[in-house]
Order: sequence, then C-alpha cells, then structure tokens
Amino acid sequence: MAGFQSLPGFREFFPEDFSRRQHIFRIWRQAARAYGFQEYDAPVLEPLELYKAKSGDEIEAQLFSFTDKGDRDVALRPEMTPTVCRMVGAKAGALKRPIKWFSIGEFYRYERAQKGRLRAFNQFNADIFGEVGAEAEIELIALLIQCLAGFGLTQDDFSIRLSDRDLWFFYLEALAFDDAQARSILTAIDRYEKMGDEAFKSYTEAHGALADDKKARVLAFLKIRSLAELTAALQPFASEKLSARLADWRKVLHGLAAMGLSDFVSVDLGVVRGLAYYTGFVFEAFDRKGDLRALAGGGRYNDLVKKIGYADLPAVGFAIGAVTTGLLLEQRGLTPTFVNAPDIYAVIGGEAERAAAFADICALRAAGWRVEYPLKDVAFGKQFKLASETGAKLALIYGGEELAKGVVKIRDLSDRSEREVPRTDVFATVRDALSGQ
RNA sequence: GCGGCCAUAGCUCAGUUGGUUAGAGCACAAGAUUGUGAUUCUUGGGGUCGCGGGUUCGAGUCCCGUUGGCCGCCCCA
Repeated sequence: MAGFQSLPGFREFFPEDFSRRQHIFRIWRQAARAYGFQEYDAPVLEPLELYKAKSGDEIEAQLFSFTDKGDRDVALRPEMTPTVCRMVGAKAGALKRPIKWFSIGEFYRYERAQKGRLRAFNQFNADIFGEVGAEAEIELIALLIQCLAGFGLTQDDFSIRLSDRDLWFFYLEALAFDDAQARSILTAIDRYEKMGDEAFKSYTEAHGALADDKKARVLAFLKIRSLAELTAALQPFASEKLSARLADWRKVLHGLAAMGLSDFVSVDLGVVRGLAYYTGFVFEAFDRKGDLRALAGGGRYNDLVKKIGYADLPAVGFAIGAVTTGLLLEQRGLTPTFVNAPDIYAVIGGEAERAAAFADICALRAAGWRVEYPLKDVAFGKQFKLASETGAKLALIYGGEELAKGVVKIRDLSDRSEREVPRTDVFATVRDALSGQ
C-alpha cells in the first residue's frame, strides 16, 4: 500500500460518492430557492477569535486550529453561524429585510471520527435576519421539513422537535435558579435523554445538591410534549411576558398546521441544544427510528450579531448535515442510482472517418448533448459493445461505407433500429430523436 | 483526550499446529470476433500481506510499537 493516505476524518469523493453528495446538495438548493433564500459563500479559514468570542475557550479543543505562517491564530470553520453573522452585520444597513440567506459548505472539527461524524463534513445552513416575530421560525421550520421531504422522506421517517430556551429560563427563574444555575440545568437537560439522572452530576458538583422537589419540577417540564401541557405547567406564573410567549407558540404551531406540516412537528421540551447562543425557540430534526444522531438543528439567536460587534439584529437559523442525511437516505433506500450515461456514442471506422465524426461530435456537444467516442481506433464490434455499455441512447456510425454515400447511420440502442441520414441532417435528427424522451 | 474491535489485489474474502513462487470470485484490460451490443472461453495487468521492529532456520500467521479504519465515551456546531 504505497503512497499517501488522506488525513484522518477527511473523505475523498470518488465519482459515485460525489454524485450522491450532489443529489443531496441539489435537493437542499432547490428547497432553499423555492423558499426565497439567497445563496452565499464565505472563507473556510477564519480567525480563531471569531469562535472563542462566541463560545468560550472550551470550544477550542474541538476546533481545527493552528498558527499560520504570519503568526495568526486561525481555525477552519466549525460552523457557519459566526461567519454569516459577520457578513450580514457588516452590511446590515443596506440589506432589505427580512434577510433570508443559505449556504452549502464544508466544515471542520478536530476530534476522533465516529458514526455520522467526521473531521470534515458538509452542511446546509439557512438563516433569517431582521425578523423578531415567530413568522421567521415558521418559515425556517417549513424549509427544514422541505429539505428532508424533498428526498422522499415522510413524517414516518423524521420529525422536528420544537422547544424553547426562553421558556426554560423563565421557568427556571420562577423556580428560583440564578442564571449560572439555570445554564447548568439546561446542560443537564440536554444530556438527560441519553444519561438519565447521571446528567445532573455536573450541576450538583458546581452548585450543590438539587432539591428533590425542584428536580421533579424540572423533569416534569422536560417531559412536556404538547402545547396544552406547556400552558398548564406555566399557569401558576401567569404574566404579560408569558402570555405573549405562548401566543408565539400558537402562531408557530398554527402556521405550520396551515401549511399541512403538523405531522412533522412535535412539541418536546427535552430539546435545549448545547450551544449557549440560542435565545428562544430551538428545534432539532430526528430520525424517527432514533438510531442516528440529529439530522439538523437550529434556533433563534437574537444576541449573536451584536455580540460579535455589529448592529442589534435578531436572527434564527438551522443547519443540516450531509453525513447523517446520507446515512438516513441509504437506510430508507432513497439513494439515487448512479447514472453516467452519455446521450450519444459515436462509432468511428478509422482515422479518415474520425475527422468527419469530430465535426458532428463537436457541434452536438456545443448544443449540450453528452457525446462520447473511442479516443483510439477500436474494432467495430468492440465499439458497439462499448456504446451499449455506456448506456447511450443513440449510436452515430461513421464508417467508410456511410461517408462514401454522404450519410451517417443512426442506431437506436434501445430497440436496435437503424436508419441512414444525410450528414447535413444529423444534428436535426438527433435533436428530434432525443427531445422526445 | 480515553476505550473496544479490525487491517491480505480496485472490491468481498480464503490462506491449515509458523514451512516452496500468497490464492479465489467480482471488477478492469486484451484476444477468440477486420461492420453491429448477449452468453461463453482464453489470456493478462495488478500485492514490499498497512508501516516499523522483535522472536525463529523460516513470519501473511506469534509478540511489541505505530499509522489508518470502524464503533463507543467526552463533546456536539
């Protein structure tokens, strides 16, 4: 096994893998455009500070970071959100609101690879800036659903779990947790589904024992699975702010219901998202069978643009990963078959015929048809075999006999019928034969 | 950063208690077949058995290390 290997966790995309990835990108792009989002792109390498400022030092361990030749501390981007905040922030005054942007890019993290996670991975990101209202959540959650349903996935395959960090903070404050304690509780909630009671360990280590009655109320809130339960749980704390928040909830759920998307969405207060920058609604897309990690995640982050030094611009966004999406599609048999067929295969008799064939081949290609021919002289019989193997629809036969008569023989490779047409008619005949399909 | 399993041809794998020149199927290429696609047959290319060291008369096989892969933990954007 001589030579070089790719770096750990980095994937190579051979043509077949690449076409699968392209299929995923195509569906995402199609969905984003249908929803009126504009595509953008940005640098892959960013100043390390951009991420430290946002997420704190502990995130640095996960970053693919290093010092460049100019002594700058840099990091390969682990996510798009800080970058897009900077871009939007820099031109906030000139951009028409709401700002609806999306991108598809490669991201990096420095850690051991495992199922559904690599050091380099592709993500779709969509964000709406400049809209404080829950209408933005409706728009984004609907887009997220389309980004998955576009592959043929249904409500039996995935669901969106909707939660609310704002209500969590409200509730925890009402239970007399201070801000640091509340954040620690949210961390525990994020892990609770996986770890059970063990999840509260870091809380008790930092803030002392958690009283049984408080813990019970936290767990009760975590298990809320409907708007009715949520409303009931918050009943004792009625306030103007709370009723406005619950009105937002109704707006989101009713809006998605009106789009016919209710079956894709469930209320689930057990979701809080790990990232500290989320401020309101948060949501995740999950495989219904539950054996894959989250397909997508997002939420509202109203403070982030300001935090990195720009205007006070509300925002909500999400990201979908290509790796997990690809795994799910494969499990459900929704991976498209790899096709690599030309439209036309030119069978060429020899060097003399090659010149005539080249003229037609080049003209057909210029018109957009995909045309192939043997680069070197190959026996006729072999060429027909090759033509068939490529999956081409038509074979154009440039033999000595045909050219002597001023014609080209056109063979339909699917039904094996043949006819001769004058060379001047080749283009029109091919066009008619192929456009009918 | 930590732990478990694994590594033989492009792919899937076989390889006996350590013993001659490491094999098969698939794939790829050439020919049988100098103007018509199947099937079949023949032939061929392709391996420092992941890499390094050790034990041994002798290592694909046993031991140590290392790199890489898969899976899990941590973390999750």
